[in-house]
Amino acid sequence: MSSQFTQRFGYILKRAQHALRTRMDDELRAYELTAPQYAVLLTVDLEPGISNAALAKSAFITPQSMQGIIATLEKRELLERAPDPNHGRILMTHLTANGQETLSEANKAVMRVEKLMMGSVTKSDEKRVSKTLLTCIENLTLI
Amino acid sequence: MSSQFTQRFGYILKRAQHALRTRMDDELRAYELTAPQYAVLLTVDLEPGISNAALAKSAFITPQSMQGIIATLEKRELLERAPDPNHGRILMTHLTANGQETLSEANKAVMRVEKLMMGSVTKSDEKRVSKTLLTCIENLTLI
DNA sequence: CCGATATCAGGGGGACTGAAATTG
DNA sequence: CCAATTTCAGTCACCCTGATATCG
Repeated sequence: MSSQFTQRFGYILKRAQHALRTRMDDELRAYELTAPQYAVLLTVDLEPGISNAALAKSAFITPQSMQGIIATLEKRELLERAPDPNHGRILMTHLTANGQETLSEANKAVMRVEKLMMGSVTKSDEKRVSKTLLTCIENLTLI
Repeated sequence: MSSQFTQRFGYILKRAQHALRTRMDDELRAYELTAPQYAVLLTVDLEPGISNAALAKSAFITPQSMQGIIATLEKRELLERAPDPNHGRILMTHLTANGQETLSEANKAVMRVEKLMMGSVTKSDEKRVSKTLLTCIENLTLI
């Protein structure tokens, strides 16, 4: 394979994300969760009562796409929704006890993956890379 | 949003890749190409005669998944396949003239995106980040 | 017989657009 | 009337597993 391709920054970025996603899927399979499903549970835990529309924004997808994910998690009784008392149309999302329990275990697994990934990377390096990646995000989302 | 979530390295990595993918999709839409389709055209261009199995390996997906992508590109006559004279079962993949032309234009667009992304990042920083990301990939794919 | 390759069949999670109903 | 939210319907690219056939 030509180096002019495999050494391109975008390609390396994609491979890193793919490797992380694959590992996370492997670990999360034990809890029958996909990475996007885990991210939703985590977000609901950090922002109890969040709406579907807000969840969609936090994940950078459409409300229709988020609804599919929520529907699955709702069927499995990992989260539940109830009308917002102040805004009739909005449905507030909360984790169930089962959802809390599942998220807690899944969190441990994901933390192990992140620790594995960053095991040989210094905190100083991690911060520098994070800063650069945030700059890249800004550059890409301008306008 | 709690910083303990949004500042996690995995989350930043995912956001960066998502921002890049979104921009690439925007640019590639003009040529009716998705990012995976572009990657295949690029790989075939760099390794003329490559097999479906090898293409799948290069993209870290199954041969069955790659076949779907190839089938689409073949229907659009961006690439074509012919039996390997030395190995009857293998089909060698080549770009058509149309495929060459499309890839050439798409390449310019993708290069513009990469330039936009890295515009304010020094070469030294880019190398350091690349090195760290490659370390992460190694850590994640051990065993 | 075995390994690599290609391919058919089926399925699924996750993303999109379009359109409609509800609410403030 | 309008904006935000939810939801239904349809579509699609992409990824998977399983099973089968072919070739060396």
